[in-house]
Amino acid sequence: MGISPSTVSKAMNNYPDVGEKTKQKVLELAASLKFIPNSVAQNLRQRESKLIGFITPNAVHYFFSNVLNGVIHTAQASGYSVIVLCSEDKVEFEKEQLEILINKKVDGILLSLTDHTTTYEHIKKVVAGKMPLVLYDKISKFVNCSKVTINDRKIAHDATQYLIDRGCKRIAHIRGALNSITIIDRYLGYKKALKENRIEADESMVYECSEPTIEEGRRIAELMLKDEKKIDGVLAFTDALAIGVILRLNELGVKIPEEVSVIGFSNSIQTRVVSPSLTTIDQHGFDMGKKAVETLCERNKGH
Amino acid sequence: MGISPSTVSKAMNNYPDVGEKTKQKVLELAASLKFIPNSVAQNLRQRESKLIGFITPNAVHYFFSNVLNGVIHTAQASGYSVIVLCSEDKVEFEKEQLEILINKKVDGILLSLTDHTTTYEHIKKVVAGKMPLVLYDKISKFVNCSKVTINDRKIAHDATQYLIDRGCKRIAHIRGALNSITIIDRYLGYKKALKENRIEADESMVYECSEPTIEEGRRIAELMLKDEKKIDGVLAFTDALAIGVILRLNELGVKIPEEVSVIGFSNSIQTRVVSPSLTTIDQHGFDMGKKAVETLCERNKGH
DNA sequence: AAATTGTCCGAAAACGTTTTCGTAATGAGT
DNA sequence: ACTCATTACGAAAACGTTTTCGGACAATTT
Repeated sequence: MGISPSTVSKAMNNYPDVGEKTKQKVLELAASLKFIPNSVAQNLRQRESKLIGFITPNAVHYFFSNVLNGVIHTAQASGYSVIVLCSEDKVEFEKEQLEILINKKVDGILLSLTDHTTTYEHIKKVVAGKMPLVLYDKISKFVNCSKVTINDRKIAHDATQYLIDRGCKRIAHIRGALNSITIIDRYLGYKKALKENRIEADESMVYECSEPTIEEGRRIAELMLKDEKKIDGVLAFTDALAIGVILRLNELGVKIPEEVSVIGFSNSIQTRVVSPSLTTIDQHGFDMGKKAVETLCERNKGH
Repeated sequence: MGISPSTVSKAMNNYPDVGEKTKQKVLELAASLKFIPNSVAQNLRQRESKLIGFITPNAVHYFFSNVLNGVIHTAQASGYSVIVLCSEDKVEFEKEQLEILINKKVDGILLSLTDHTTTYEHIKKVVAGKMPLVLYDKISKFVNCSKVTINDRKIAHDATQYLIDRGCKRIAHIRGALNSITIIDRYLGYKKALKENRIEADESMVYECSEPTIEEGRRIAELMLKDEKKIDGVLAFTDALAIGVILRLNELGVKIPEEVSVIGFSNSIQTRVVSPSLTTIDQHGFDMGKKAVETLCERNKGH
């Protein structure tokens, strides 16, 4: 067409050294021919694929769906596409899929570890290979890379605030023994929200469970009624506890959520549980995905 | 290293015209150097990317999560990776994302239409461009391509069988008026399962609702008790109906699922609802994803 | 011994871009 | 008129493979 491929390329990427008239001509012709550049060739030449790899231990899972949602939205806004893989919580799959992603020349990998990942050689190899890696949710301190995790304190705070906004004044908390950072953080978030709203923290309304099960939830629900604390809101440490509370209160004639609002956590260990009266916080999954992509892109920009 | 790139390529793809000794040498060296072929270059040369595009209207959704799960598992087994995009039920996003996938030179696209997709020009353009396309779940007869949809009859049949396997003998069905193919199919699946298990179909145990809402579920639950049919299982047309039934029965002192088992459909319109006593069928989402990929691969094989 | 066949390997083109570099054409300054 | 700078374009190499084709060498046949 009288114009060389190099000039066309420059016109489409608005290089400085191309005349205004020829640039217009090229763009017009490209539009009229519905020309779409072959991104495979582009990637080969520019040594980047504009692809991000995302590995989750479980694809059918409310929390991870939210993370994925945050990831693909943020990625698309930055011009990236996302390849999704599922390790099914198996270490061999995790290894295999890391290989696949490296082979596909993705620009970065987002990984949530398997529950059974105990050795980290395959992960370290990825990092050593200069592949940008961000661990999210299920992370390990043994791997030297960026990490994104849940902010338990904030989540508990938000959940408590949610109950307060719905009109709850006397909010109980069910937690485990204070021996894990997660339990402590959620407890602190709960207390912080109460304080911010000038609600007196009544320690007798904090119940400690032996394990986070439905049965324990039922047991504690009975305790609550017996204590006659006029509780109108419950923040349970896990969804299972929340379910137990709801079930037992229901059986004992307490209307949910008219008389008592119950909220449980949807953490990464357990699938979200929904009932008409049980709400879980889900914004954090999206935010985590978003944060993970941002972390990756930042690293890539800084070369 | 004394061996030309062409011979190396042939050795790794076991071409017939390469000597046994040299082949071994190449493979050994490749392994020791941890050589990973650049799949971008491979794709450029072979004119295929081994990528499948997957567009869903909603990423956070129990049913679609299951479809996605089926897709990525089946795809990986066939050597494909999956790029996931979410149209958020917006037509503009649908168009934009189809462009992205075509630009990325994916080998095929799986698409579930937006609820607001009324013109099909952008879809037809994809098909006309020789891009393999499979519509799943939300399809349109106006587009000439392969399609994969839910088999409502089978799902209702499986759900009913599930109740029977759990010991239910007197199973009620809640459906809407018989004016949609979906409602009819589910009704027929229910009857077929009863017949197969030699359970007499009692039409007085088939309740018709005015709309598929929680309120209607509550109303019908009361009817069921008043009718004194000794119902021990309920197959509700939608999840909302099932929830209403569960709630009202619970309030009226009926134990779920000890005395009555309730099962609702998780179709693509509504997110799955889980409560300790409500089970939904989820195998079908996975199967649909699997089927969609198989349909795509078949088409690709046949040239 | 010449001709034919078969086996194994390498040279080179190809995939579709981007990017570096050289150079022709134009204009401005002495 | 001559030099110099600037602008605008094209030639060609590069990215890392695959694949076609031809040739070297050895083995078999006439």
